[in-house]
Amino acid sequence: MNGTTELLGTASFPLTGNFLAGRLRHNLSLDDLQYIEGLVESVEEHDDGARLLSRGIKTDRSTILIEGYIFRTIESGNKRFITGVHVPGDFVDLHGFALKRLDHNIDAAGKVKVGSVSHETLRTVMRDRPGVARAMWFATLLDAAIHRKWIQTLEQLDAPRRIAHLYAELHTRLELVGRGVTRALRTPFTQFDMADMCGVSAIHANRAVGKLRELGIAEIRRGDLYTNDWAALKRYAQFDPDYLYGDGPLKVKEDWD
Amino acid sequence: MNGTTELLGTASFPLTGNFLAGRLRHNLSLDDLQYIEGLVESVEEHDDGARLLSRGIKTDRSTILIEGYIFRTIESGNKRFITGVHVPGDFVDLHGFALKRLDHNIDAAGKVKVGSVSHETLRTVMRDRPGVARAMWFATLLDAAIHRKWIQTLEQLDAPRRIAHLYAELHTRLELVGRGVTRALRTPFTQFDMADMCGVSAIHANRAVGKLRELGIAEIRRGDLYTNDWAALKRYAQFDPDYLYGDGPLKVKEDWD
DNA sequence: ACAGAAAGCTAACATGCGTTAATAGACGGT
DNA sequence: ACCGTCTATTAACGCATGTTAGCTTTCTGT
Repeated sequence: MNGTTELLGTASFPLTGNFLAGRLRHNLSLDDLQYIEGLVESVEEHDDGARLLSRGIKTDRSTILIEGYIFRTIESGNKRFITGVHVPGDFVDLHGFALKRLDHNIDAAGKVKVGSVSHETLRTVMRDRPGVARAMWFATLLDAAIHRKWIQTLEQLDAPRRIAHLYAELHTRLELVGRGVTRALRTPFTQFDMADMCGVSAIHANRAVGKLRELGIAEIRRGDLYTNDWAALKRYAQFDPDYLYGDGPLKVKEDWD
Repeated sequence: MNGTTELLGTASFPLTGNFLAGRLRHNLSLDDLQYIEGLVESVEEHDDGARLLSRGIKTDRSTILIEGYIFRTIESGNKRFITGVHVPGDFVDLHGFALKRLDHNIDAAGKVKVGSVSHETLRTVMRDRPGVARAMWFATLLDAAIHRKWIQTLEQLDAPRRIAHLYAELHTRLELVGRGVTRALRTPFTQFDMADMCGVSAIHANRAVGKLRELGIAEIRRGDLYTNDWAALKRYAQFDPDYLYGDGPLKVKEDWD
């Protein structure tokens, strides 16, 4: 899908295929990637809605998402707020290693497969593999950059554009980890999930999905998005992939207004 | 103001007083703090609105805020979006060290005094002072936690509560770095700034400020907030300081709904 | 003290979004 | 195939917020 992931094209990993082509691919050698692969101590599967980690609980291991999607959620007054979503290859609670406890929950969105690495192991990595340590720091900084973009999206876009932006982001993130899709981007998201990610009511999320359909931008059915013009969708959502730190320099001028 | 910052109570630092009691205080010895203090290679002052760092530009140094406030901004279509604000003691672009270039701008909000540390120096720190390196990672993770809270705030609260939450957060963050205030929290923010931080129009920010005044929650005049009941303000804003990782365990149950 | 500029304030109207309610469709288990 | 449950959809109404316009107050420099 891109130059970096092709590195792993013919390598065969014992546990999980090429999921490590993901977030940590930056600045790492194949040797480093294989090293990380070896850190994964166990692989588990969880059902839709499973809470992998609860707010405030101390944990001694971190989780890599191998298959499926994961939400970061905050509960407040019987309502759920989703502050982030993860795709395969993401270290979903690497920050738990440094923070000890999280201020939010980690929930499975649909069925997921995850690997876990003990913090004890991570401490060894920090000491012995500065390149890997730096890549892990980078991964958490990328999370922060995505958070900032979500803040901007909430401040700037109306509901239909927020939903389009969400799928545009997922489309690009999946591409960056070698899981690009063409016409259909399949997710287990309900319209309730989209609403909680976009900060609107479920009814309004439904209106927004209807508007995307009406405009011919995209057809979203039970979380699966179908389009034959991703460029048009991304333009509509004012999507600019710079914040994902893919490759190449950032554009200084915006492409649209 | 709290036990950690009292550590520095009688120590006198050559450059800047006790600003290092700030974000990096966690898990650092006085010796470590003095070491970091020594890293600061130059101190500069900037006027209101000065752009300290531009999106997309490579930089070879990072900036610590010593006095004043700083915004992270994104410009899109003649509009400005503020995705974060910093208080003294914050390493405002530490992530530039690992990311090389930022996806947003760093702008002075009012007059500021900043110190800078070269990335070359930071590389030495990463190699020789693992405790300090980890504290720096922690600092960027705290930024991400604050971003998540802003996402939640945008998703959950109406305009008056968002503004109240903003000041509640600043009140607590200033307290955590030994700069707590009692009745008046002074900032250089205009209502345009508040609007850009809260994702509302300037006119609506004005309405929101009026509502806080009308409700007796707070009086905001030219950025300065006056109240004699911070607890009431924080309750109104549904403010829960857990996400700032001050001290003690996170509360698992929310206090309000 | 003065003038210009920046910031704050208010009103009127349009629109996005929340809420409630009610229905239809899709899925999973038996 | 059936049924219950979860999900999607639509309509009606009210509130929060955006927009435009105009005015007032406060700051700043001379």
